[in-house]
Amino acid sequence: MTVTLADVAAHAQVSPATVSRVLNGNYPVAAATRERVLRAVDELDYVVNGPASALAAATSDLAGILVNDIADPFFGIMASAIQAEIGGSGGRAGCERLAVVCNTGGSPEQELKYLTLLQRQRAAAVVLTGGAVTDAPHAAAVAAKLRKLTDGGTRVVLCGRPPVAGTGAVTLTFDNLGGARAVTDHLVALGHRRIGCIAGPAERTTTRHRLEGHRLALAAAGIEEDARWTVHGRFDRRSGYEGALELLRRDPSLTALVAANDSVALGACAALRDSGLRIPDDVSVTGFDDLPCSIDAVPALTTVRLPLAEAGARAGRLAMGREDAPGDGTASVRGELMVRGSTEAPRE
Amino acid sequence: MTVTLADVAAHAQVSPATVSRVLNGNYPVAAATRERVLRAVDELDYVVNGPASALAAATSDLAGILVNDIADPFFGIMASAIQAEIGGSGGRAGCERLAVVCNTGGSPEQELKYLTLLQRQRAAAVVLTGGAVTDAPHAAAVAAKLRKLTDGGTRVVLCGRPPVAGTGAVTLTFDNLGGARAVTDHLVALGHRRIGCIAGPAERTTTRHRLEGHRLALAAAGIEEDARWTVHGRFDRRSGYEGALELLRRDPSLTALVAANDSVALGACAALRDSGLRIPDDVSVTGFDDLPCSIDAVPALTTVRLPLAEAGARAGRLAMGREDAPGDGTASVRGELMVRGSTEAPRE
DNA sequence: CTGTTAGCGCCTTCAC
DNA sequence: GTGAAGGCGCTAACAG
Repeated sequence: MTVTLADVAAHAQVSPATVSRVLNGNYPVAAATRERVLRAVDELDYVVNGPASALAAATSDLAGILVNDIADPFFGIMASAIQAEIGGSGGRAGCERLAVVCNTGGSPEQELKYLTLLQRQRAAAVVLTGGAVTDAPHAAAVAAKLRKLTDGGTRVVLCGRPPVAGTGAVTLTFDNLGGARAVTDHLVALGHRRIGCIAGPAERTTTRHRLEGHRLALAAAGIEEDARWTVHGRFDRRSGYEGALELLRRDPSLTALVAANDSVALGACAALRDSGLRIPDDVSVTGFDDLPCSIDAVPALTTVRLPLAEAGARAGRLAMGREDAPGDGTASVRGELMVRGSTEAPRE
Repeated sequence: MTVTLADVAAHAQVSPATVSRVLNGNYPVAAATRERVLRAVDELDYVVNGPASALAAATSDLAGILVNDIADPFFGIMASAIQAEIGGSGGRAGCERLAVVCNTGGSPEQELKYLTLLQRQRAAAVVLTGGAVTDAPHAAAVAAKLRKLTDGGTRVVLCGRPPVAGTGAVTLTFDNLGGARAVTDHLVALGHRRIGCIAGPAERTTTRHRLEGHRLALAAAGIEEDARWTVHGRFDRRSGYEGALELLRRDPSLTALVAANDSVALGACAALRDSGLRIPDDVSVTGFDDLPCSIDAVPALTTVRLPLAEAGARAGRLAMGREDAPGDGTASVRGELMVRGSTEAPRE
């Protein structure tokens, strides 16, 4: 039936052990023998049995990347960079890693499920991307699972989420607070005093930190926040549309809208347009992340650029052990304010 | 060290076989025994060794989804739907499949590499999404690989690409030709006669079929195509920007631009705006796919809606054997013309 | 219903 | 530099 290593050995007239050695390249083998084996592999069209070798070697060549929403380019861009770095280790045909992305859909249960599945596969590395859920029991469950993974020899990297103490996970966190602070500082500097905020899901760290940055900026400017000025939603366009409508219903005098991310901001823009309001003349709008679509908005979105691809690449290298972890295991990645056409001083 | 099935058996005072049986649920076990085993699993915090069970059972619970560009929502949406259908088979904790997406970056070599990796893992199913490369040697290599996969018991599904004869792969192809035909028919009906086309990469089936549909529409209208009216690029915004500029340089009298997809169309819109041209007053623009972003364009994009999520879900079910394949193994998925603000009759 | 017995295909000491 | 032998952890017939 299916060709095994023993078949190759017979064909090449060597022992199975020798075939194994040339395939794994971790051992000296005479050049002539190697040639013969390689030829046999080719002729028989042999493909290693992954599970068998993983079992025997107690390690697998699988690496998992967890994302909250694979249809969102925010994650796609990171995942792409991570995968390129992990899978692209141009080596011999036998040495590649299977870098693989798993979509949790933002669900804590799915996240845990995938971590278990990856643990079961004895994955060599796991990268968790994007904001975490702050719900205490779940956070504890994830922390416990991460600890077990690292204990089992799996390298764990957190990319774009806060560090989790005591897990042995290397972390690249995004400076969401600083970025959000910069955005609102910018609006305040333009003269805005009544700023609505369309925040993300209340239970996610990303939302919390961005909201906190926003509030710090308001406080620094001596602006007292009105409870009506904040709504929560998801990280999608629709939430932006509905959020903008709701905020303007609550307080039509708002002169600016700070959105949880670019998709939300685009939704908000659509709502403003549909309400007959002009951007930025009537209302300024800001996004976050600087995804490709933010530049196609009319007017282009003022936002915070997060170096997603760079961060992903670095996370990938960390996961492969090809780059040393920062001293304390955690590094912060800063965003950069991109001022574009969607913000302007409020009218008189 | 790490807990094994034997440990659980000892703890529960049953044989390893029994533990295996309750974990896999494919065999009758007394309720009391099952309880005992489950408790032991819990107390010992046991996690199945995936490679070992895959080896013994000669099947794995891994399913792969290949995409050309994970940062492109076109693939993200499909992958999300596929993964939900494959991974979400809410069963007991032991029965889930690891649905996993692999990003080929559109590279034929990567595609083959991932297929080999998946073959090595003895994947239960593989779904290939998006257009294929028409390059003959590569197409043959992929066909051969697919045949080997199906021979080895892996279920193979093609989603959004043409069928590959003799491989045993079930296919869901997109009616790119029909969709493109409808778009250009629409423009022609509006009165356009000089229509530029920003096509995708020349070597991909998606590009070919869309181009063919476009040309059929032109031919049907008795419009003789000018060779200057077509440029090729990638499926991204930038290609759209540059393509639009190039086409207008070649022939400033064009009154409409047909783009390879929505991203390309958005890029073209940006180029037109930057050139001081109004959409659709000066130039009409059309996209393809109807991604979420297409509705945020100003004006909203006339495009062809492809039911990506539905197609993905169906592909996922086919991959799981939860839905019967169409009679001849191939089904065509049609797109729907969405007429929006970006197209209009040309000015006098 | 449950225990026993063989492997699944490969890696890895150990000898030669 | 190469072969021989044991075992990785689990499943799948068999018996009972």
